[in-house]
Amino acid sequence: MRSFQASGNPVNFLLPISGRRVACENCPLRPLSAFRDFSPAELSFISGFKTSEISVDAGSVILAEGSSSAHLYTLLSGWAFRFKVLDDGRRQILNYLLPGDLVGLQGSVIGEMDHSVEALSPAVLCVFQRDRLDELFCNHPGLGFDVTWLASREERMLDDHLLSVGRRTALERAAYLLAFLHERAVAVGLGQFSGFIPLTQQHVADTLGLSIVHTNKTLRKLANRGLIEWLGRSCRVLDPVELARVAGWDGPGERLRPLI
Amino acid sequence: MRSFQASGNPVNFLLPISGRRVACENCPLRPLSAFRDFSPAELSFISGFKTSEISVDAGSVILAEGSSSAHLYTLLSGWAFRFKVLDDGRRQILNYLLPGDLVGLQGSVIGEMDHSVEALSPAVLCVFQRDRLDELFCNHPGLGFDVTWLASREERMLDDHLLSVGRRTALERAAYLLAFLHERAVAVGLGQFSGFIPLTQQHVADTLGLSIVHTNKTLRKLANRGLIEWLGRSCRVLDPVELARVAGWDGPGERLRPLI
DNA sequence: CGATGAGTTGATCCTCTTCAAGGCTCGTGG
DNA sequence: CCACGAGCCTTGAAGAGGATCAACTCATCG
Repeated sequence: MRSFQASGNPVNFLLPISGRRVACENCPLRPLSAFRDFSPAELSFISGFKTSEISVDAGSVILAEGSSSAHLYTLLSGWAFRFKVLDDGRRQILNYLLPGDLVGLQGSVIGEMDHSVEALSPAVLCVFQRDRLDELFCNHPGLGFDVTWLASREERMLDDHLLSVGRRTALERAAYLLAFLHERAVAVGLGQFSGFIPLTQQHVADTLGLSIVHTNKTLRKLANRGLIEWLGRSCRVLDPVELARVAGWDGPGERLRPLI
Repeated sequence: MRSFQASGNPVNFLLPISGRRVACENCPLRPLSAFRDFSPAELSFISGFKTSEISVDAGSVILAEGSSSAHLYTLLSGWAFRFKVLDDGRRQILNYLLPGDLVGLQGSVIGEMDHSVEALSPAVLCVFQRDRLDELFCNHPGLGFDVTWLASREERMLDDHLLSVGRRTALERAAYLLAFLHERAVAVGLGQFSGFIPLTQQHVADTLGLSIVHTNKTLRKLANRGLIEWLGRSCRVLDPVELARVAGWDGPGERLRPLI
């Protein structure tokens, strides 16, 4: 038997604060080198596509499995994660969401969410009307292609995770995960500022398919080797190159990507 | 340590037999209840989009990791699977491909394949020109949306697999996999004909993240309970409902899907 | 025919789970 | 102010699920 413990905390509920609204033209993410440029027409469509913004606290459920939200989101700032749970509480984290990532695309395209999304840190999301997605595909085929591109990118990350959980050892898995998250954080400029990945060892355990105890011991090994540093509720990556080497991971080969 | 054995056989290479060509209008898959109807305009575009057909033997590599194929495929008949391997030969099967599934979309959209695809049985594929994908998005936004839909569907299946490999026990995993494959086969009419899923226990092991020995013992338990029957190089599912119950799996909730 | 691949089974070992306990920090309330 | 509980991290000990090693059967095939 494996980790039947009810992982995950009692969660807060969504707290839609419609605060200040950043115009897409001034989006702080857009200048980042990770994202491709858009035509003025595309940009203005996206700007109109966005209806509002919401801010959520760490631990808030942004989308719940089984719901069919009327919205599609883009994470503007903060960290979140996608997960599924079995009946008895076993939780599997599927992937992490960082600024620039679409949230809830599966639900928007197919109809109903089959996983949940929870904020890992305080986060801000751009809100889009799901039913205007058709319009996006019809009037801006380039953006339609971009949405497919982003879906393929997610698929690619899941392929990597599956390889990891299925075939890597505990140490390799942990090294892979932290190298992966570090890489993604750096790509969107989060690495520079804080250098901290905001998660608990329970999150790591539920991502790697390990028990919390073994996760702890495994992370300790990485820390003892000087590759990471663990600081209550967050992790600092000290040697991403060596982590990737331990994991036998090539890196994501990330290219310029679209931002919707 | 876990299964470092070099799993996977010496593989045949792609053998493009440009045999008879089925017109898309007469596609044998189209009448199946699993697939949605298309407008005449869409159908005629798809028909022109298709350049040829190829037939491959079981064990042929259809797409190799690292390559950037000029083609995108749809599986017309037969079974295939997507997989990745680590440097030392550990292999992880990511998902299975059945008739109607797109093959190589990731590569077509992002550029380079980061996984391989191998035929599990003799198979026939429809060949599309990758560089005409833009045209599809521009001239037939509905089809563009469909491509995104299919990408989301793949993502959803991967989510399920990840939950399985990460958090289910060996018995649950095996039960889930066979219920899943059975369900998919039935949906495209393969279940009726043969009722056999064409794979070896090594494939099952590489899908579930288990060793071949333990996979064998686990499958035996399912067989002893009368849920499946194993017959060299293939498996017959006897009780899909009970399998799903053992796995704690709800089923895919598959809806009408597009066929490109 | 040997050879090769697939499936099977038992014995042994070890990675990882489970159980248990204790420390640390922080927020809350007396 | 301190007491208290709740998370979170940590560590040791015991047990089990699954890996590894080894051997054997049974088909298929040149």
